[in-house]
Amino acid sequence: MSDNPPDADAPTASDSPRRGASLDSAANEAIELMFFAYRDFTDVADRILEQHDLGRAHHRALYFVGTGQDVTVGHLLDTLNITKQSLARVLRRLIDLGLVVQEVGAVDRRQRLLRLSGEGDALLQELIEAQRRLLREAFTEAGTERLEGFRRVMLAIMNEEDSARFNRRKRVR
Amino acid sequence: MSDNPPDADAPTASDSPRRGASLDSAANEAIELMFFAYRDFTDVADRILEQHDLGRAHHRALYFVGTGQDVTVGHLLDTLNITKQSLARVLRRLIDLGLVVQEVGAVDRRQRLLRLSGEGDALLQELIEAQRRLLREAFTEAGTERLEGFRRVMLAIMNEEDSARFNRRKRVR
DNA sequence: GATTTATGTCAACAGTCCTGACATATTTTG
DNA sequence: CAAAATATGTCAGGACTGTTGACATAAATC
Repeated sequence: MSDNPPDADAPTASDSPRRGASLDSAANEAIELMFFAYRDFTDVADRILEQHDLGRAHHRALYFVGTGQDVTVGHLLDTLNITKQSLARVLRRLIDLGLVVQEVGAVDRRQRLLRLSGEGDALLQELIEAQRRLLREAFTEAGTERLEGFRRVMLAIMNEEDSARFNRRKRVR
Repeated sequence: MSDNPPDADAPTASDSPRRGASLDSAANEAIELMFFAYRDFTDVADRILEQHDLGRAHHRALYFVGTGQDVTVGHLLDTLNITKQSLARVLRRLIDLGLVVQEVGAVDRRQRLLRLSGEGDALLQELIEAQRRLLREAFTEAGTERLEGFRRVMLAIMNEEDSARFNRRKRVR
């Protein structure tokens, strides 16, 4: 591409060519960081799920049912971005296993309010603790003063819809 | 080092009395950051892949073939952590589409050295650029001084095998 | 020459996601 | 109140990605 002298002046302005180039190489590196870190992050949960013959889809449903309030089927569809059919299959299994229970909504009786049974919550806590431990150890290893950088970048990677949802969830809990 | 965030929301201090507790709540938050950020990160590539009727598995194979040197089938199996059969299906498709080409290894003629065709490289560059753009913008939005925190934490999340592989790849390129 | 290694392939099965259509109960609206 | 909209459930059928296990071939190695 159109380059500038290698020993050009200092990166003064916000968009000097040098700065862009280093951002690019950092982004290239980050593509792989995202891949490997996410894989290892999900692996610790997958190992537990295996023992219960459950998959990631069940994990996600369990998670959002367990960490939300008055979660309905519609809320889950919104959060997970999947189709009714995909969710139905997963939810059916969780209900049949007794991990999730349904109640008819008090205000709107068309709704099915979802919550975890004791057993469901126990499993969810086990899953959360496994991932929390990995992250806790990672924070310690990286130095906790670096946590804020991690948070901010991850938040910025999220699209607006998701960061809005994220902040909404955070407020609620 | 860096300016303070306008909205002072985060306990960046290194030592608070409830250090363990705050690490736990940071980890709880990070579980969701991982979920949403990764989803949106992969979405930008998925949109491009859709247009070519390819899936994520093709993306991963394309990526590691295109960014490695003298990549063999065995290397890919190692990197992707999937079975021969899963890879074979994906690779077959990419080869039939003319995106990946095979050559008999010069030193070991049992090996099949994989590389991208011009067309394959064009697609890969399109995919990489889409994710790079997202990350570049995220880094800028978060403040580039936070990049190092992000890097270190992500590296620490990775297991040893993957961080070793990661550093090996980095050295090679 | 026998064994190991790198690769390819066949068969069969599971999990997750999708689309589109249709049914039911309930709430909202004109 | 009747009609429309909403929340949920379900059926049929298809796609992709992952798995296991078995078997085949060519080339390298012991």
